[in-house]
Amino acid sequence: MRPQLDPDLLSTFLAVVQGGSISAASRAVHLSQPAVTARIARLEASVGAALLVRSVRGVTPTPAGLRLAERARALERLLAEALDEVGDDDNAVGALSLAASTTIAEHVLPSLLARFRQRHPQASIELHVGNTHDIVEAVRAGAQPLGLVEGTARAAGVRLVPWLDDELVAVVGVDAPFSVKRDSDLAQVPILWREAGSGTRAVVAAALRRAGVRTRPLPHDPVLGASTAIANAAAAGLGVAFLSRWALAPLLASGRVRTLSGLSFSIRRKFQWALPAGSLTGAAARFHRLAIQQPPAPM
Amino acid sequence: MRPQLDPDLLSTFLAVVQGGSISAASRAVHLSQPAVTARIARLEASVGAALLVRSVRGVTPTPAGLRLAERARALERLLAEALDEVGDDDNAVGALSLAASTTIAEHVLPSLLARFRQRHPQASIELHVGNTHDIVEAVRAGAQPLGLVEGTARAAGVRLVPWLDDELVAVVGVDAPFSVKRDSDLAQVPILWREAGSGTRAVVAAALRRAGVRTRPLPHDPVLGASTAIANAAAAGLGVAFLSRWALAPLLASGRVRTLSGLSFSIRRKFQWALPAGSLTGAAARFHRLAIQQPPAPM
DNA sequence: AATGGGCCATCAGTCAGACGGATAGACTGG
DNA sequence: CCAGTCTATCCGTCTGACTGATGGCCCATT
Repeated sequence: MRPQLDPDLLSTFLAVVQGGSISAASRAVHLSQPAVTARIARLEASVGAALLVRSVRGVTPTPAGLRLAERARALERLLAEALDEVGDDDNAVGALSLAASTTIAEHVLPSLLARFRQRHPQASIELHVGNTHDIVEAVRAGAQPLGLVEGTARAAGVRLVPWLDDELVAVVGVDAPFSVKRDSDLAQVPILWREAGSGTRAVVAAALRRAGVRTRPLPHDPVLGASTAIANAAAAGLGVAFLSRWALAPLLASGRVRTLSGLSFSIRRKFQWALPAGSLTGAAARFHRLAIQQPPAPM
Repeated sequence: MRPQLDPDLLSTFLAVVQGGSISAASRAVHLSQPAVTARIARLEASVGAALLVRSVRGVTPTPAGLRLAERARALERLLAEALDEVGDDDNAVGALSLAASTTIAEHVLPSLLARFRQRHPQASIELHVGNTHDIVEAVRAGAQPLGLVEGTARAAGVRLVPWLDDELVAVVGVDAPFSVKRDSDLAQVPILWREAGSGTRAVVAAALRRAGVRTRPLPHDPVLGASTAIANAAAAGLGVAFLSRWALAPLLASGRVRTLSGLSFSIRRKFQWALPAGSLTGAAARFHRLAIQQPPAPM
């Protein structure tokens, strides 16, 4: 039991109010719908009043719910302030070490790391790049305090917490010597694969399989180790690359590649935190909080 | 994991800062010492900074800890305000029903119920008086949403949460025809017992046994059903009564009884909430919160 | 009218993690 | 030097929060 007002419940409630439905909020906060339902129920129990009017087409806040939402916003701001303020002039943050997959390390983290550096100029930053499997393993073993991965590699003692949504977009060089108008055309062109063990590779392979595309025998496809290498290969007309939306903007801006628009399927995935059992500490906790509070946006 | 700042951890932290030691705080907040140690560790992990300087003679807050304590006090106040405010003008609080042991019902609850009535003038109040065992059972069965008991009667699905400290004080009528100067004298005088099933009775019996007092055969002692009846019997010189400190003040003020000072032992116990599994709802939640926020004081 | 789809509630099963009790280790005051 | 006090750690237990599956309800579309 939790007689106090739980900030987690409050922020979930705010997401529900903003989204207008429990289901929408559940997607926004990366929880299952029953979990959000239960959280709202807990919150209502702890304030002792109904907060939402349920209907078949979503929910609307009661007057009490509106008042609470108002307060909750103020409280959230205060909590966040309290959290930053404590220890901010204690610049013994020391060393930040984290592990991330190549796509994330190349295209998502730089702006975040810059913000972190700005806030903690003294801290050293060490970024380990690896594939999903290795990163999860490193977190599990305690070798890394924090990981960021793409795929879904389960491991006991490591929690995967969704963070950002991503989409893999098929691109080819603007003057590639082949055309892809239908899904089935993919069977005729080389696909630029990531290396074995890559989360991206697994996701792409699964999507192609689901779409019924008989991929060419893998040994004949080029296998490249990083998304930038793949992007360059695609630009050079070597084949079709599936690239994160986060890697796309500069490439498209350069005019060297174009996206394929004829495919019937889309490949969605999530960037996820790989968190060790227990709580984060020190610089890793700081960085994690920073990333959650102000998530970067693609483009 | 809980990336947000947890108010439970904050209030525990405040108790530690105020008490000057983890052990003292653990007694104040009714948790074990390892639990408080763990909570502080969790809080430090979530803010990413050391909050306390540990020493063998207690702990002192670090600068960061002092800043956090400052903030925490403000946050606690805001959270409490938000809790009250929501639904306070929604005076459909309806009916408050709760069960309490006789001592609590007679001597602790009245002031609380008055405060509750003041805040929710429309609400009906229903107070069921019973002994510890029956109350716990009623809460377990869902017949009562909330119970207040003295003894320790375990039951699956009911959590007992300590609330107030109490002490049972031995009193006799001012002109009782016997004197008790040592523990052993208790064997010579009638003891005014509560009924079987009473939490108080169990506690007194256990204390006397521990003190090595051979109590007289129970059938010869008067057995009275409520603390007021016992108090009146003691005042009339019928025997020794063990009365809650909460029941003592008006009696002593009346000059009809005096406390026994020659005993070597004291009988401490706690008043505890009997909470059903899950969360409290509605009026019971309101009342519980009110009681925790502003606990009554004896005298 | 019937049907499909979106939304909320409920249920069962799983698993992290919070707590309590016991104990070790560190230091202080008598 | 010993007793007492305080914190940290280990371990077993158990609560309770989440997921996934399912059911019921209502609206929109055909």
